Amino acid sequence: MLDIKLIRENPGLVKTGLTNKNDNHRIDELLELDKKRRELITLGDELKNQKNKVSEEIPKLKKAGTDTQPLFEEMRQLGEKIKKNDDELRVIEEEFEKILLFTPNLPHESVPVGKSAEDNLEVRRWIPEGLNIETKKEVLDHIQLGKNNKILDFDRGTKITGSGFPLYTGRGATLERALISFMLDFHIRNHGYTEVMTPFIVNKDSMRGTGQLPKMADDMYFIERDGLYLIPTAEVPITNIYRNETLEEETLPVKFVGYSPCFRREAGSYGRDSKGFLRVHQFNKVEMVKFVKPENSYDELESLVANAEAILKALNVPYRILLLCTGDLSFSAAKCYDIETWSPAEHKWLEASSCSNFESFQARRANIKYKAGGKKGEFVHTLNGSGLATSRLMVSLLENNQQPDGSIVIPEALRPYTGFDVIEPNRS
RNA sequence: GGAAAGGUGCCGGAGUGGUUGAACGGGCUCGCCUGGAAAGCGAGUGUACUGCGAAAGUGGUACCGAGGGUUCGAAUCCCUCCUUUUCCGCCA
Repeated sequence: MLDIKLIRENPGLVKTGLTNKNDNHRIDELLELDKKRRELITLGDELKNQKNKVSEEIPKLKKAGTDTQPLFEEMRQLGEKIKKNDDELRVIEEEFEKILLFTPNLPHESVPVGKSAEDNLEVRRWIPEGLNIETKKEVLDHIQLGKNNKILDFDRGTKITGSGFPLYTGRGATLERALISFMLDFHIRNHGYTEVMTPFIVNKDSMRGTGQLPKMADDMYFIERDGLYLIPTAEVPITNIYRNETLEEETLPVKFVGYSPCFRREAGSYGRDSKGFLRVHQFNKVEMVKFVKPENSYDELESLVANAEAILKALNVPYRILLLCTGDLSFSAAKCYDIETWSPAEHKWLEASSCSNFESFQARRANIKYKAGGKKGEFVHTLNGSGLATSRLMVSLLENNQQPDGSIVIPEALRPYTGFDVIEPNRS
């Protein structure tokens, strides 16, 4: 949520930022409602003040034996006026609130202005020594590899649930579990994160806190009976750990890492990239979340990206880093780097991580503050990044490590976790 | 799922319709005292919105789990929901 004071004081700046984010903003409408809202608040407060004053007098008058009946009548009328005013205010505030909740975050000044993904900026790439991704090689894709090695069974996943719900079997399931454990341990031991294991189903307040609601409601699985949502990312429960709380300054930065399955309906994208792992409704992800002081948040974003990169280097997976342009930024983000891993079979880059700084956008929605000594509380800045999503990572991992004989070599770093160093066809 | 009892400020804990933003105690902050400290004494100690002000500040409104209602007036009465504890049932 944007600060209404900022919008009031710099409407031009806000509008430009939103336009760059491809948002059809309603700032003028919002400001008008804000004005009306404040008028009604002032009027209502005056009426209530009058009411309180008289209420205070009544017991005194009663004691003095004065007849208070005429006052009661007057007060009843005043009460009706107040009610009418409050009703009017409620309508205005609901609309005001709604527009504000649908208004995305502003892009940071360091974000390149652009319309779409094509305007994203590649800031660096890392290719393992000896690997050449330019020349197209004849390789099997992850679906074929999964089948041949009996480690991925998309057909049966579809039977069990529906398309986009993968089934891992044998060494495939073990590899998936190993990846998750490896990544968690890596961040805990090398990057100073504290592990959390959260609920995977959350309430509306949590979804609103991180910005999924109200705008992205259609993209989420909703349990009608309980009014609860399946999480699309661990960002939601982890960030909401501190919803409605004030942290002590010296505890910052707080760095959490947690595993969760992620559930996404992917409404409106049927048929696009639908093959195998490229776009699924359920996948696994290790997520990093930070709560930091505002003045540090952009340094923290850089280190967040570096933390995710370290995993890929350790696994010897080729990747590149994109700085998203204003038009491709997500709703809540002020600045975001995507990490894409290389798929030789698709001969293209696949998004495996998104690392974002939300500044105070989520903190304001979720009411997360920090306090220094006796000073007034301020909103923290929140960040999060995948470190990483296993599905797309698995594609790169399998395809890049396949051998001419059809087997797949497990990267050195993962072997303590898998307990085997190769996956071969004809064994389960 | 059934039954009962609770949810008050940083913490403990009063308060069952009328100067209660909230007694009392603890904590914390500042001051006095001291060579220093403890003890003691004095003062202060929430958040949000909104008006005025350049600011310090100051006026108002709201907030005693959340949301409604009754009343001239609600922390106090009524309704709904959430949550905690205990007991019963069920169960990994």
